[in-house]
Amino acid sequence: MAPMAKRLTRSFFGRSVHDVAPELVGATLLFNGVGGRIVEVEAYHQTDPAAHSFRGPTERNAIMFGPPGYAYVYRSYGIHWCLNFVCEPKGSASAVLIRALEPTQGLRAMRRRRGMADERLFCSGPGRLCQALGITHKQNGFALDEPPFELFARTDTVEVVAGPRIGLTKAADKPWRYGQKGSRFLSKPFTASAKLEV
DNA sequence: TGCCCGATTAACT
DNA sequence: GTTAATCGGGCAA
Repeated sequence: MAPMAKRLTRSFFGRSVHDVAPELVGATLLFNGVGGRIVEVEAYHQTDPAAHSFRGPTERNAIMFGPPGYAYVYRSYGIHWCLNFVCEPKGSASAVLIRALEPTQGLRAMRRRRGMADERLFCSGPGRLCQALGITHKQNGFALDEPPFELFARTDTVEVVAGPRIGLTKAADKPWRYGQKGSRFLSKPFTASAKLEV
């Protein structure tokens, strides 16, 4: 993490999920001091058939219908945990799925939790990064601008690439997956994709 | 109530 | 390439 990085607050998240998602690439996410640089995210809007909020509120997705700047954590395939940042004004029920980090802080803790030595496999996937950081359903509804979470804006220029989201059957054609071009820590590589200049 | 599928991962063949 | 692990939601009956 670069020094003098600006902390991300509520107002950062209270905008269109399609604006917030690409801006999160290059930001730093820490949980209890463990984490790294966000290199891959996906955007989910309430009007998107692939979003958990598409069919309305349930017990699981209730946090998505609340105010922006909070963590929505859900169980995936009955096994893993996945971390999202709630965006847009309250009730819009839109969120950004955090899919991969480049580990920078707390490598020892991540190695222990993941049970493997290869740093590229610590946080390269939504389930993997939650395991590495120790995030579970207990963090559902936590504020992102308060401990144990810390979020810092990127301080450098990043080449962001966009492509189809991973593992979907609905709205699989929408290019709402964003990643840092050339990163070794992506959950999957991007093919020749549109490049956004940021 | 029962059945199928899913914003996944690791360990197989 | 395939498959098991395992649970909440959606929908049919």
